[in-house]
Parts: sequence; C-alpha cells; structure tokens
Amino acid sequence: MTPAAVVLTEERILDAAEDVLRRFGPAKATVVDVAKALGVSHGSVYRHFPTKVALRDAVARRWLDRLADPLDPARDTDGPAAERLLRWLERLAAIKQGMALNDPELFATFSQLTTEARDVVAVHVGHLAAQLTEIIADGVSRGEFAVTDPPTAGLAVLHATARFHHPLHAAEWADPAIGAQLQEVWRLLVQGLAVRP
Amino acid sequence: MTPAAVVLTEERILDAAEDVLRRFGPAKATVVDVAKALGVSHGSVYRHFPTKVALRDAVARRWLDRLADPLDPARDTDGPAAERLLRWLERLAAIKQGMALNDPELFATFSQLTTEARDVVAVHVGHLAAQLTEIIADGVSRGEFAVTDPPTAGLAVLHATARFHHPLHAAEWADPAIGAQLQEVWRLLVQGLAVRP
DNA sequence: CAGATGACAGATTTCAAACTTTGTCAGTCG
DNA sequence: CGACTGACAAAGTTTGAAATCTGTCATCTG
Repeated sequence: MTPAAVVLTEERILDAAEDVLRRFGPAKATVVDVAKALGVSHGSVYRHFPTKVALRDAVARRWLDRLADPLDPARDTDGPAAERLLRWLERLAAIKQGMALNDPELFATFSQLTTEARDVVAVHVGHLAAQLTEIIADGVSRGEFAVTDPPTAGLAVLHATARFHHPLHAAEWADPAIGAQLQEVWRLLVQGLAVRP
Repeated sequence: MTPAAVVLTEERILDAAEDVLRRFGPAKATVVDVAKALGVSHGSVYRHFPTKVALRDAVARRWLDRLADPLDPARDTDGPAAERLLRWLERLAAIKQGMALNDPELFATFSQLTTEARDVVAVHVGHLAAQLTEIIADGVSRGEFAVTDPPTAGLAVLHATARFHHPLHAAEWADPAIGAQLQEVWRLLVQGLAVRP
C-alpha cells in the first residue's frame, strides 16, 4: 500500500517547497511548513535533503534551470549575431523583470542566494555566460565579430549588462528608460565585438 | 558672548553628524547623538535641518562631492582618451572599494541612500556621467572616438561598469579577478566608442 | 528492513511591554 | 528679538521571556 501518488520523492518535496516559498517568502518559509504541505513529519524531509539550505538551493537550481532554458541560442538562429545578442539580452532582462513582478517571493529567494554567493548562482551565471559565448562564437565564425577569446568576451558582456539583469538592481527596473539604456550599452558592446584588434 | 567656536553652523553640525555616522553607522546614529556631540539640545539641530533625512542627505552630499573631486578629468590630461578612460574607471573603482574597507559605516550610509533612490545619488551619478562625457568628448575632438552623442555614451559607459563601482556590488569586489574583469569590459567599450557608426 | 515518526536539545524567531527617538512648540535666556 | 531649550505626543526600537524551528536519533510500522 504505497501508491505512486503517496511515495515521497525529491520531486514532490521540491514542488511543495517551491509552493511554500512562493506563499510565505524566504524569510517565513520553514521545513515544518513544507512537511505540513506534504502531510508528513519534518523528519521525513530531512531524509531527502541534509539541511534546509540544501533544500532551498535545490529549489533555486530547478527554478534557474527553467529560467535559462528558453534563452538557449539554438532557439533563435535568424539574422545577424549582433541582433540575436540584443534579443538574448532583452529576453533575459524581460524574464528577470517579469519574475520580480509575478513571483516576488521566489525572486526574493533568488536575490538572497546571490548575496550569499552560493554556488547555485555561480552555475547559473556560468550557463548564461556560456550562452553568450555561443552567440559570440557564432558571430566570429560568420565573420561578423572579431574577438580572439569568445568565453572572455561572453563573460564581459554579461558583466557589462549586470544593471539590466542582476537582481540587486531590481529597484532600478521601474525606470521607463531602462530598455533604451540597455540598447545603448548593447550598441557600444557589439561595435566593440566587431572590431579587429 | 558667542565666540566663533561656539556658533552653531550647518558646517559644525555636518562635521558632528559625519562623525556620529562613522562611529555608530546609519542604523544606530540618532539626532540626539549628534546634538550630544555638539553639546546642544536636539531641538537646535532641527533649527538647521528640517528632518533627520535632510541631515543625512546633506552629509552624504558633502561626502560624495569630496569623493568625485579627485576624479575630475582636468587632473589627468596625458595620453590617449581610451587610456584616460581606463584610469578614470580604475580610480573610481579604487575609491569606492577603499571606502567600503576603510569607512564601512559611511559606506553603508551611502549604500542605503542608493537603495532609497534619493536625489543626492541622482546628482552624484550625474556628476560621474558628466566626467565620463568630458573624456569621451575630448576623445572625439582628437579623432580617437567617433560617437555622435557623448552624453549618451558617457551614461552607457557608467551603466556598463556598474558592477565595478555600484555599492550594491560591494560583496563581489573581494574577487581578485575583479580588476581583470573591468579591463575586459573597458576593452569592448573603447573599441565600440572608436567605431564610426 | 526501508522508510517514516515524533521527542528532544540547542538555536532562532516572535511578541508585547518598556524604553528611545523624532519632530513640534510654548517658553527661557542673554 | 532671535537663538536655544526641554517637555511632550506619536512613531519606532529594544529587550527578554515564551514559542517555534532546525537537525538528530531511538523507536515504530507495513
């Protein structure tokens, strides 16, 4: 008598934890709340995740993977690399900004992680930099860009656009000029990428 | 019987307030502490500044002006504009990073202001953007740069380097790679500035 | 015997009462 | 008469005792 719906999997715990985080926010959500939502004792949750921090990291990891997925450069191969780069940056900004509006509690969880420099975030930043590197390397192979080291350039582009996607800057996203500011930074960057050093 | 040393001027209040902020930090410093340091009642302080926020803003304004002063591009006119731009960015980063280390309580006051979007900060950002604009406009007139709108480019350079000087990013400055990362971003930006559109 | 439980110690958080701070203003002092 | 004082109301902060939470583990259950 252990039907599939009743087996306590990591997946089900993550679903419940995400729900509890969304409802109560990172400051109020407890492991007891998560267990309560699942109808089990909190000891059972500790059977699957060694600490509360590990559970929160796992929720964030899954959430960030889902976030980075639709950005994959393989999903947008039309037109010059410079324009794909702008679209990528605008989509990243739109996703983060939408999250800050629609899912403020989960966004707060993620922001907290970035200030704690947890490695979940380092991996996420690595994914984003790798996607930028892919666009830049493609631009190089098409003769549009002339950088010698695409991974370094990819990271530099991510750093240069921090204002538009780093959660620390969320308060500045209310400024209606923010989109135009991103375009100005992009304009300088793509011209810099195109130059033969 | 009101000798110069005993007249209660805004200047003396600001000195005392800065001192109290430095000792206790923005969270603990009170108007009563400032008055105590001056040997007057707190009512006298309110005779010169309408609110505690106005007093804190005035301290920050004076402090940020002193900070921006040594950056003035007129003090560094040697060599190509691209190199002066890098030196300016590195000096700005060094000043902010030094402040975060040497004067953590005043730095915390400033960081708090930036998150509250007070206009003291907007003015400071305006000063910095104007200094960048000056370097870029000079580069244009020497034929090194080719931007059509130096003020827009100056603001874009400031935005693109936020990671290296915005107080929100203070925690990331501990990374020893931070200096190299700034140079990579600068490299893309100056190449972008040099391109004839 | 794998998986779940719940009692437990120590750490952390909550809550309400006591205290402090802000900002005002009628009154003092030189 | 103008600069300063200090008593005061309202708002905000501290404090410490009570409640809750985290993480462990001996015990239970199917």
